Amino acid sequence: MKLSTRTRYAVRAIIELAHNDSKKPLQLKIIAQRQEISVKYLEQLMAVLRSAGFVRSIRGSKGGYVLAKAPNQIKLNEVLHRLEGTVSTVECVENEDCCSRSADCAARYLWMQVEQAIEKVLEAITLQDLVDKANDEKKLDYQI
Amino acid sequence: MKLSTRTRYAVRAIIELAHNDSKKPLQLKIIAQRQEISVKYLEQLMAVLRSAGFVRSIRGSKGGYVLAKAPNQIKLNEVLHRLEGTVSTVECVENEDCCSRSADCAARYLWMQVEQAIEKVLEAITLQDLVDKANDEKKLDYQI
DNA sequence: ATAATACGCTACTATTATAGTAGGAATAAT
DNA sequence: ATTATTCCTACTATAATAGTAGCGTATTAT
Repeated sequence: MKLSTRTRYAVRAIIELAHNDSKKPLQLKIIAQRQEISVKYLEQLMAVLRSAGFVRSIRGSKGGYVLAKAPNQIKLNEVLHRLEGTVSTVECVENEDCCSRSADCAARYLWMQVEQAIEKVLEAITLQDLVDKANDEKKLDYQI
Repeated sequence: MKLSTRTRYAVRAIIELAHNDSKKPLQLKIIAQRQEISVKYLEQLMAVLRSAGFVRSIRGSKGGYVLAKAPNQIKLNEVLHRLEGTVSTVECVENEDCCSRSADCAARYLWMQVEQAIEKVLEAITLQDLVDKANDEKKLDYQI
């Protein structure tokens, strides 16, 4: 039940953007450096985030990316859905028709429970929450 | 965040065994037929379930497989852990060392929330629950 | 005993998905 | 004009997964 590298990278990238509260757009080059991701690969991932409306791009020199909405308006379930196509662990959870066996129904029930749990967690977390969390951690570090 | 076919098949197979309350062992051939899985492939998956102690095999003619414990003693998180190696969605959730970036910490926090939610659900479901669930569904069908 | 049945093991192969690369076009700032 | 950056499309390499194949071993029915 692994998340694809694709998704992990893209989430890290969008978190970088959420951290970048300056008005200036953040460049792929920078994100790629910080996150140790190939710029060219990241390009493709950002295209997904852009077409999904999470980020906005500014082309040309001094261009880059910014969030298209406030961090507290971007729920992680939305992001994950776009990146993964679906958060669904198995097909029949979304597509009821592929189930003609009795044992499957039990299995399907299982996967639905899992999926709902995932969905619930992701729905409750916004980018803002992740930014806050990171800031809290930093504060703790200082105190120690 | 897909489950592997491997895991889906194996779970379906072990559910079949849980349904098979007769004392006679259930043969791979039968499970494979019902679940539309290649016998040879299923063999490999059963080997995992066997070595993990979930099922017991009886060799020879009229042989087959039976659960090694009562269905209510087999939690789905245990099964999944064995099949998937880990239920972990990303590596750094289990292995803290791979995290040297600030945005990562936020990401890691996210993945941990997800993982804990999955774990919690799977821990609360036993094979018996799945059997009961399937029986309930059947009853409903009759009533309609 | 023998044949049939069914699991046990290991190695191989095909397919698919993923990750990553490459090159050039469009756009904006200076 | 030149430079810096995103945008787009196609290609490639790698790895994981799914599935096959064949022979070995244990057990039971007859």
